[in-house]
Amino acid sequence: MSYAAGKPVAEEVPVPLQVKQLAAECGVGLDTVRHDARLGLLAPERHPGNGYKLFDARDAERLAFVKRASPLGFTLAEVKEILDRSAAGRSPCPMVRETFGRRLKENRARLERELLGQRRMEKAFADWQNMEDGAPDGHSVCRLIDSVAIGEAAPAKRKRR
Amino acid sequence: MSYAAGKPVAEEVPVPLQVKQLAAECGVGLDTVRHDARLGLLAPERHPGNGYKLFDARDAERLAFVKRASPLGFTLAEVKEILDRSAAGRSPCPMVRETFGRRLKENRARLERELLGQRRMEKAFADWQNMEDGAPDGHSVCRLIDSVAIGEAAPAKRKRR
DNA sequence: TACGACATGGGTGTAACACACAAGTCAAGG
DNA sequence: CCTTGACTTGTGTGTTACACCCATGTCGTA
Repeated sequence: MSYAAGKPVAEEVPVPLQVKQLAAECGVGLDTVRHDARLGLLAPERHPGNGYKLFDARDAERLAFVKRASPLGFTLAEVKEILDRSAAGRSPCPMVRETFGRRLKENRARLERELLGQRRMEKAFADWQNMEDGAPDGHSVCRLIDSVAIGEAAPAKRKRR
Repeated sequence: MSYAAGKPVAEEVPVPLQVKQLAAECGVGLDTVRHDARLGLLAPERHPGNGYKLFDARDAERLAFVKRASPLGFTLAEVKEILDRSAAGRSPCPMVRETFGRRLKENRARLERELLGQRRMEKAFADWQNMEDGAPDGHSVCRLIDSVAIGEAAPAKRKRR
């Protein structure tokens, strides 16, 4: 608990990680690590002799952040921007705030749309358990498909996007 | 309102749609229509003379279904399977039921994960409005990023996927 | 007949990897 | 010392669901 436990925390040598180790650490594939490195999201040192990538704890943090941000609709390019600015010390936060806010909004909208669709499909699926399989009658593609179609506002004419 | 309004609904000639019209009808891009047609999701007739694709109302239904299914995690290949089987009249429903059920489950799990992440990000974003921008101190990438990281179980060692 | 607006196929680009390649590097064992 | 196996390197292709651009061909109207 106290920092007086053993020796004066003798210079915590930061053992560098290789690709496979970092990947394992963060629960991602090898290619993901290499890919992120290629895009500059990770900028590992290089072993002078053999050119091997040498990652440190900060790379692990960065990768972890990427892993959280990317399924939320942030592109790797955006994440790179964020991380780069912050690493450069040029107060990244205003920019980050902006991007973050925008993306969060978009993403919430997307999630809500998808959730709506999901619920509709689930309902149709449940209702559908009560129908016999019934050979399609040539008009309806399949009763399930029909039942999914029901419950939507008449498509009429949508525009854009 | 009544079907006795005008004439006896004289043989509703099914005017075929061209690419652009179908696209407009369903609110998608031209390339989407062409793409789906190439993959066999849509199998339009062809004008004998000029080879133009001629879509009908059933193509429109199919496309509409694709549009509902694909954002829910169904691949176009799966949707094609479903539609093809159903069109072939070989009671598609057992297979559809199976695929549908599986995909719905997977998709619900995904949506829930994403929603969790979304909420975490939103919370962090809200909290973060109260922090000053503060130049990063070299350790933390950015306070926001830190705050997003907080609230997660210690990463320790995850495996797989 | 010439025009613009449509169509055709084909090709390339995108995101975020996954998979496969030949080749180099390293620690351990016979 | 040399081979073996597990690692690394870069490069290259495949994937999904399109978007964009291209040269060409066709259609209806002025």
